[in-house]
Amino acid sequence: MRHKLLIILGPTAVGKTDYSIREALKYGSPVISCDSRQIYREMTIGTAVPTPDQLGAVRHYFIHSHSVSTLYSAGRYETEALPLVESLFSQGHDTLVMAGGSGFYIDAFCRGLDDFPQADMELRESLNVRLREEGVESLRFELKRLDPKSYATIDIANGQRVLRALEVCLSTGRPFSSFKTSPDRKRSFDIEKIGLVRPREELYARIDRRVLEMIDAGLVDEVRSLEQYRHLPALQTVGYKEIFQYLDGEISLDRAIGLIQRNTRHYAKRQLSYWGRDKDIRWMEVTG
RNA sequence: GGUGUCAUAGCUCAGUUGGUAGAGCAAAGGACUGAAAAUCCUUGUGUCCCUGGUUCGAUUCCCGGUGACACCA
Repeated sequence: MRHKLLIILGPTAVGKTDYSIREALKYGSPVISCDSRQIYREMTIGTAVPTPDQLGAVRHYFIHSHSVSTLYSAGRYETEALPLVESLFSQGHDTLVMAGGSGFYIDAFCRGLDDFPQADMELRESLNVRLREEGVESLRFELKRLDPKSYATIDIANGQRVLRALEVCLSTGRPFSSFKTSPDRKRSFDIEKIGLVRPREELYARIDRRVLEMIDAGLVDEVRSLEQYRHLPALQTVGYKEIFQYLDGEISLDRAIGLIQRNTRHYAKRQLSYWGRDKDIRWMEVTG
């Protein structure tokens, strides 16, 4: 019989951690986390990683496993998580539990990404400078020339997307679109996705409460300790950006808290929107 | 008690020289191939506080009421 990977997903603060630990205990499985921020070992409070008790109850992978100074990505997650899952299955697990809120990472894992060459950080930086100083139009214009197909299909209002496409064109000498073959790679195991949901109001109330708990737990000190990393992508994170603004004296602590709550709500909505088109997800309302 | 100002979207307010109204924020919807907790796009009908009057027509002007605020007693 084929092995089964159970993926527990859902918006932030819906209750994935508790649920996934219960499922993991049921199947004698570890929890393979799929969270683009909990992966960083320097971030704890603001990313709501499982508590020490929870981490002690079940073995977790991809929690605090990498440093914020490594440039992590969905592609890298695919290349690291897939061998791990295959090896765990070969060690005798029938069912494994994966849990997380990073939809793009989950897709990268389930379906695979195309093979793009390694990104050139210097090139990206110089393109970022151009994006800031000259605006998207400049990058867009060049992309239109180098890769009309991408220009016609990607969101050209989105500077980050245009930059990425252009970066691949420039560093490889080939159009970005020529790498996209949508492999939809086959996996050697079955995948079952369970999406946890709650009534919107309840979810938002949980978010608001959790942000206050993070503050009580010392979020401000945690953010202060990460000052040296604040320019890194890992720190472009709800809960950290706003506290940096507070520490800079730009906004009050109350204002920062309010912004974190709002931005987390926006984030939860984006997650729900991302999964909206995934017909493989079985949605389950949780309560309590 | 008196006088004045105000009452418009969930909030803060703008506006209609009388022809039933629009910004910011909040909120909602969406996109997504190595930054994804990132990045980007779209969406504004609401007893214009209530009653009555003037008017072809009142959210707008007038009388009265209610509430809030300010000042005077």
